[in-house]
Amino acid sequence: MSQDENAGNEAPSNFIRDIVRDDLESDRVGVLITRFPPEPNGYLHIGHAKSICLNFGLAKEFGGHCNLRFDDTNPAKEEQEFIDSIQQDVRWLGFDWGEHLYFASDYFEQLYGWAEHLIGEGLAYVDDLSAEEMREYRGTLTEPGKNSPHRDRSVEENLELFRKMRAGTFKEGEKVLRAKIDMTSGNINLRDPALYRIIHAPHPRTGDAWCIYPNYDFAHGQSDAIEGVTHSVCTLEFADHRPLYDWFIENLPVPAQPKQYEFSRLNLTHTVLSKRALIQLVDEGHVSGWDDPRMPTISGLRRRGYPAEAIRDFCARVGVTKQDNVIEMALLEFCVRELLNTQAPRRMAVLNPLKVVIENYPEGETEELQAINNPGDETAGSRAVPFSRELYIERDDFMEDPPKKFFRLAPGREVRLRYAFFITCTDVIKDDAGKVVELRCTYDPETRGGNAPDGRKVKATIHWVSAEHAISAEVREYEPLFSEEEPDIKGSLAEVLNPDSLTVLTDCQLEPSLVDAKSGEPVQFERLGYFCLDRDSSAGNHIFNRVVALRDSWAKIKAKG
RNA sequence: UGGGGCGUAGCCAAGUGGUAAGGCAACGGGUUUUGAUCCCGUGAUUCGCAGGUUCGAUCCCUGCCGCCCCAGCCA
Repeated sequence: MSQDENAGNEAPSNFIRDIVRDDLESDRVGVLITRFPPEPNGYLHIGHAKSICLNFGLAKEFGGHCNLRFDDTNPAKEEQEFIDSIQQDVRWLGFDWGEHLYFASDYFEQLYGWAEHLIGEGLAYVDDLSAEEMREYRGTLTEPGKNSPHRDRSVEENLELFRKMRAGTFKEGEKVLRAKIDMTSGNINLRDPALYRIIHAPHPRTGDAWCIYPNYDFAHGQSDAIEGVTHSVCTLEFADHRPLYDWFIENLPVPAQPKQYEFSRLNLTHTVLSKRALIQLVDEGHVSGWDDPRMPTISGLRRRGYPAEAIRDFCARVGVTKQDNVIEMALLEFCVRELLNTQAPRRMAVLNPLKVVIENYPEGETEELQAINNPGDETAGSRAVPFSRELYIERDDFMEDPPKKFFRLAPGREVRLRYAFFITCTDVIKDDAGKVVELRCTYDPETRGGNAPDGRKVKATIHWVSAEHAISAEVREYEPLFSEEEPDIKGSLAEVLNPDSLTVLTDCQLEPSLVDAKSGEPVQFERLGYFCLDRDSSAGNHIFNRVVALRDSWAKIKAKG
């Protein structure tokens, strides 16, 4: 492989990578340790993929390692199903955390000890204020908050109350442990943030061992420190939390001093990436589940047929900055096409069949023609495709009264059947309603393989399948879930969803070699797009997902009129 | 009106004192047994705006404008 070929696989640089390199070169950091810290309350999506690629990518590039750590501090929302799916998705994306699988819940005892330490230092207190009262005391964006009446309890009293919280003496919401920082801070996160709350719910991993749980701010940075994370990379909305992150690191006897860095999260046109909206799509039944092929989840993209490599390439191309961004879906689709063009074997499939009878072809006869598996890859070889008197072609490849720029089949016109023969349309058969139901054609036996000995040319090559040999299948075509580039999901989803995001075609005719199709191995249906066997398939019932359509310049010409 | 972050082409994104990389999209043209792929070509007198410093500013200074995030006992 040449250096040029290699170069394309390297992620471009970015400001976080620069920081890491500087820290390593200056010896401020010995070994790079990053982490990907999902909360197991949903499935991973393409936005997480960006973070995964960044964190695992940095670790790999600089010879460090990346931890997979579940931020499982809220048993009210978290489930084992998500813990499992997240691991599967990260692995599928091509990353390996090795021995470094961690859970914030593994640190609960240590975290609890540090909470007592803070109390002992006079830096935390138990508050009796209700959630509503706390909100009132907190002030607003422009007005400072005021101290809770319980802010100055003694260390002894706080310790006793906190221990009772742990012991289960109180009901949910009755007490909360707060940091004692500054109720007048311009940064609302510093206005005595809650550290521990009471939740009487079983935890997926710790069961009923605890009824108080640390919140994100009290768990995250300390977990980083415990694991020796050197660069804690998160998204922009946590920048306001950094002073708090640092405050805990400074005021607790933690074993390391991790640093937090923020980058802007990924946004994609024609879809949503907020966990809330994704959950809503699933719960309200707008999609079939988390892995519906229209979903921007990793599991949805995987089922759709998007290769992990294409997703990684996409993440490398979008860059890492602090600018708000909305990436066009076209870029993701480009990455998929670019990869699949080199990898996907070509096959012929007719999605909207129109019957063609070759009148001068002997009845009952069959012959095999050689079709190339990938014109861009000689090593992909070729395969035999059966040909006979009755065929199916794509309905769109015939027009009875074609416009000037339409090159495909029309009455009296000759076109090439890919890898087969030239045929000429001699007659059009319609039903009572006037719909074309069959074409009568003649073929030129001299053009076997697709070339005319006399050198005559045709302006179009169309795909086909032999009616007798074809296997029928269902094909699901997908369009964006949302009609608008940036859907407004404040209101009801139903109003902004694309009603045509799924089209099911039930009478598709595929060339026989497709009986061996496997899910996870996309093929190109020539002239149409890339398709992948869906897991809903069973023996004798083939169901294909359209991964992405081929670029279609004819559609553009047609649209222009 | 508080705090934080950000403004370079339709969408991303380099460059950060020496005269605007690259990718996607779009649009032309060539090749083609996929109207695919591939190849070639076309974009910013200008870097949110206005001043200032400088021989010279996207880059430094000042002011202004715009967008995003924060008032969960969510993460």
